[in-house]
Amino acid sequence: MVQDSIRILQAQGHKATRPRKLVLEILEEMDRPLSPYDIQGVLRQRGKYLNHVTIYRVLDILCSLNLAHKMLSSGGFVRCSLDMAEGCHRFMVCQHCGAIREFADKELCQGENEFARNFGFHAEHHHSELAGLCSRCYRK
Amino acid sequence: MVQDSIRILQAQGHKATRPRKLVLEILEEMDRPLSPYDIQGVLRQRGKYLNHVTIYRVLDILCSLNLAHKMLSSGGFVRCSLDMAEGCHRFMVCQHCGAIREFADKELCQGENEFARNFGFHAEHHHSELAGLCSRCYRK
DNA sequence: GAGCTAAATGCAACAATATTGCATTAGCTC
DNA sequence: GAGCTAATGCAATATTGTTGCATTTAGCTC
Ligand SMILES: [Mn+2]
Ligand SMILES: [Mn+2]
Ligand SMILES: [Zn+2]
Ligand SMILES: [Zn+2]
Repeated sequence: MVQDSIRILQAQGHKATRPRKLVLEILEEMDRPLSPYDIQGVLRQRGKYLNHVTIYRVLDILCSLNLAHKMLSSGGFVRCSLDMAEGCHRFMVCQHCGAIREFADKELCQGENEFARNFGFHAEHHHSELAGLCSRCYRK
Repeated sequence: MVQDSIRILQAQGHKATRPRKLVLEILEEMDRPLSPYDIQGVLRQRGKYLNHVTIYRVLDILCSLNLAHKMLSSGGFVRCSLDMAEGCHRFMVCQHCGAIREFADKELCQGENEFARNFGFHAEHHHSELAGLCSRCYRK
């Protein structure tokens, strides 16, 4: 829910502004990776306006609080669908329909961390995207 | 070695051209993620010139053959330091010095695949980047 | 080595994405 | 509601990525 995210924003000392609510609404509603300009376009269609710089800045904050994530393969942004503090968040990306599914698994993180440790590398967080086919697209 | 990559290119029906050799040389030598424009800049310093479109096209081919990879977090390109067909390639990225270390682990891939399968998702390949500190930077 | 041809390059123009500084506006606290 | 500070909008600019087309060149044939 957008309201929850807004509360988290405020708890961190950020203001509950119109642009922030609008961006959160769009991300929640569209449910696929959107670029800042995509978001601006959707809003424009609805007769609302936000400067793209503002959208970038909103997304920066949302990502810093893990309320949204930047998909690295596409550059688009999605709303986080998991609880914060569930460890690092991973994504399944359907190559056919573009659908995103977020998941988390502590064992995977642990496995990666251990592997890295053997190289003397101390991992702080992970970003992982699986490309493939979602169940619906696979059936074809 | 650059020569090895060139041979692979030719085996796939691509020509061994000057731009391709130059890009491979720079990637090998610099050993950190470089954007196409970075590569152009390094070459320019050495009195050589490549159009940026050419560099993009060379990198496209190298990536399609897994001779290079695009780092998703930074957008830069690195030369692949592993054998092809060793499974999917993962990266440790030092947040302090920017160093990249590539690795592969079949068990991690398998773990991710199984996890995804439980959601009905059929993964084809993975892209994974671990952010943290390399051994050298960690010691400080 | 000269000639041929498909592949690759360079160029120009453009599109998309991202950042900065500064004047103005609007949440929030009191 | 007034005041203060964070946030927004705007303008300008930087960076990154793409397309179509004319020209060049690598690799092949002779
Ligand atoms: Mn998340
Ligand atoms: Mn590799
Ligand atoms: Zn799908
Ligand atoms: Zn380091």
